[in-house]
This record gives sequence, C-alpha cells and structure tokens, in this order.
Amino acid sequence: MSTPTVAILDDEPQIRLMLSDALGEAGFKTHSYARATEFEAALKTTAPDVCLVDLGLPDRDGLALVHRLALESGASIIIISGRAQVQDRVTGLELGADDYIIKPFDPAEVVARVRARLRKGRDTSGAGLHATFAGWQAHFDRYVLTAPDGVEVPFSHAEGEVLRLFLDSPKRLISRTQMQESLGGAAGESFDRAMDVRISRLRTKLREDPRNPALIKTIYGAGYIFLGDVVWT
Amino acid sequence: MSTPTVAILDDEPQIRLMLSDALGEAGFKTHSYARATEFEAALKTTAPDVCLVDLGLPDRDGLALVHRLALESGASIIIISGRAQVQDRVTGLELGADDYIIKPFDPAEVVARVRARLRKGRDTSGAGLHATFAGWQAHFDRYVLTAPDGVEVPFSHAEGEVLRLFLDSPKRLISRTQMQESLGGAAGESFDRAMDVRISRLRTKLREDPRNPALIKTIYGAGYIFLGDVVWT
DNA sequence: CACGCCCGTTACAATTCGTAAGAATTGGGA
DNA sequence: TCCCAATTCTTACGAATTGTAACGGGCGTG
Repeated sequence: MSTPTVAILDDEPQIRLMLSDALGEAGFKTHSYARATEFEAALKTTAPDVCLVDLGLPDRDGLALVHRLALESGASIIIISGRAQVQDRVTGLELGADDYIIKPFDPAEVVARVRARLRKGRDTSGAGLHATFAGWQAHFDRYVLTAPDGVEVPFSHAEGEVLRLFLDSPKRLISRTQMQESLGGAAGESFDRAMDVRISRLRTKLREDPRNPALIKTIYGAGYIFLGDVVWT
Repeated sequence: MSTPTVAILDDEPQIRLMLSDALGEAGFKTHSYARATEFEAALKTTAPDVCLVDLGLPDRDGLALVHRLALESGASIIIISGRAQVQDRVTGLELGADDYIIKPFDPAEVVARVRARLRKGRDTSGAGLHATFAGWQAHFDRYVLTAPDGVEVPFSHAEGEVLRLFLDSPKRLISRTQMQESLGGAAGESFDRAMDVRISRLRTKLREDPRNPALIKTIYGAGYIFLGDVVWT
C-alpha cells in the first residue's frame, strides 16, 4: 500500500480544511465530504484507511452511519464530536468507532491518533506471508498456492495482487474501481477486461466452478466478494 | 480466544481497584501492578492483550516503558495520565501508544476504549452482516436469503440495496423519493419503474402473496412500509 | 360506477461481466 | 543482438443482470 488515505466527513468547511491541511502536511492523502450521502457514494469506489466522522451531520444520523461503516468497511473510524458526555463517547465506541475526539481539538492530536490507527491496522495485516482459507494455502514468498489435496500451483505476480487484495478484506464487497486503483491500473478504459482476465485465471487456479463460485463471488454491477475465512500467518 | 486479559500499571491503589473492578465486571481478566519492575517481570510469563499504563510512575520513566512495550509486545497500549497538554498526548501516541486517557476518567469510558482496542486486534476476518426477520435470514456478505424452511435464495445487488433500506428502518414509512435517493437513482425520470421492478423481484424472492403482502406493504400514494421485527447480528 | 392516477408485472433492450484466442510486452540466455 | 518462453493485455463474442417500455389492475374521488 502506498500513501494511506483519510476520509473526512464534516459539514463545516473550516474544519474540513483544517483537518485536510494538517493530514496532508503529515503525508496522507485526504478526501473531504460535507454530507453523508456524498460520503457513502464515494465509498462505493474508494476505500479509505481511516475515516474521520463528525456526528453532527445535517442529513443523516451519524451514529447509524458509524455503525454501518464499522461493520462493512474494514477502515478505522474516528468520531469527531462536540458532544463531550461520557455516555456519548461510550456509545460511539461501542457502536464500532475506534476513537473519539472532542471538539474543539488540536490538529496535531488528530494526526497522532490517525497514525496510531494506521500503525495497528498495518501490524495485523502486513505481517504474514502465508494465508490459509478453505483448505487452501497461499505462499506469497514463493508465489505458490497449495490446494486442499496438497497439489501446488504457481501463481503469477498479477494474480497475486488480486489474491492479496481479496485476502486482505474477506467477506467484504470490493468494487471494481477500488480494485483497479489498488492494482495501480490506469483508470477506466479497457483495463476492465484485463482485470477480468486476472480474476478469471485466478479462479481457474482455485478450481472454481464458473456457475457457482465457492470463493470469488461477483456482485453484478457492484464488484466482488471473497467468501471464506482467512487466517494470515 | 478465551477471555481477554488487561494489565493495569498504576501506583495509586484506588485507581487500580477502580479499573480492575470495572474491567472485571465487563468480563475481562485483569492483572494489577504498582511498579514498573513488577510489571516487566510479569510480562516475561504472561502476555496481556491490552495494557493500561499510568505515566506518573515513581520508579521508571513511563514514556520509555511505553515505547519499549510498543516495540516488543504485540499488546495494545492505553496511556492513562494526569498530563492533559496536547503535546503530552501527541508524544505518547507517537511513541507507540494506541490511546491516551486523561485523569480523572470515567471507568465506563475506559472499558469502552479497551473493547475498541480488542475489537480491532481480533476481528481480522470479517464482518458477518446478517439480519433476521419473520423466520427469514439475510446474509449480506454472501448475497443470500435463507427462507424459514431453510431454502437459500440468492439475491442481486440491486435487490440487496432495497432490502437493506427496508431492514434499516422497519415499520416506518419509506417514501418513494427517499428510496430513489438512497439507491443513488438519477432524480426524477422513469427511474420509478426501475424501482418498482426491484421491489417486485424482491417480493417474489420473499414469496410474498401479491394480493396480501406480509412483509413489504405499499402505502398507496405515499411509499412502502416493511413489517416484521428485524434483528441485526 | 366510471375515470384518473399510481403501482405491479411481463417482455425486451442495454449494460456489465466471463472467457477464449491471439497480440504485445517483458526478461533471460545464447 | 536475436530468439524463446512466460506473462499480461486486447479483442471479440456469449451469458447474466439490470433498466426501460408497454400494458393491465387496483385505489380513491366524485
């Protein structure tokens, strides 16, 4: 992964600016949104690593948004709120937020907390070179896949990129645009077909039944989902 | 994993007690230490999942301890400190702490923050996002619907969007305009019919009787209501 | 009870996706 | 430098899903 991206969701322009300035200075890529609908639309194509969410949104219940986000987007979530009561903080955290910052805040602290989240996220996902799923084993150090029956199948770099993307966020929808960004693909031409081919080859190596895929499921008009429990070692 | 263990390092007995009480009540195993040397000795034999560390220790520089801990142990580290300056918090977090709580604190918030740390550490594989209603089960991670009799029916992304909208606000009127905004529909064309079709297909999958729908009720001239008690898991 | 409006469904057209086959690119060795 | 093999991309065409158009049925009002 190259530079981490941080999504900012706040209705006040000056806060958005302050945050994106501070985070940009710290070396992060930032995307700012003023409204929840806007933000949700963007989530369909990009996958930020950390989301800064203001609870006091005009167009949606912030807590419900946080809950949904926590369940289905693997990103770390930091709530930013003017509500300082302990009860508010507790419910925010229980609903799935990873941190809770109270307004007014110091940008330097926000940056530090964003860094803390990224650090932890990287630790868990970046460590292993081997992954196990549904009887299979992926050896990213040797570019080899071991089937449930023990047979070894080599896979190429391109196939490995796709496979890693899937194994990093299993049971989650990965949109096509999201995928081609992660794969460094030039945007939106006939790179689409190239991606299809990569996935197709990967599927045959995983012995998928085209009519009824057991691992890589395509969600028509939306993207792909990798079913199967993944363990990195 | 069985019950997570939390290590508490603080020189004030009453704080240790308060924390271990609250955390014990929440279902965690706790180990308390008054001095850094004691704590370090214990680390050689046990590996806590989360460490609560007070910076104002008599026998050691707390920040150095935190730094070492962050590098060497995989545990999440939460600093507890009376020093409330932004600069203190930033350096604490930069040295590897995952969170920073200021004294005086509320035990409930500490519990919530400990939970947040554990959640991120463990939930590597996956968000199962399921809803249950009227004997049915919706598996949004697999795009499959399980009927009361156990039969599984796949549903498409378009159908899933509608279904999710209903399940997010059951027993409440959802107007047509509201729906087509949520579904990202381009405003005000013949997108109306498209929505109808989505709902129609969803109804057949839910085995609705067209004359007498049991789940998706249309309110003539107003919108739809999803009857049925929904439980998200 | 008749008319207009809103909604449901069927059939068909337009998108979007999967895969086979050939072309282009890359890297290594003679 | 040239050739060969492996990998990747492009093209083309068939299959699946989703949107659109057309038509029919119910609901409410007078």
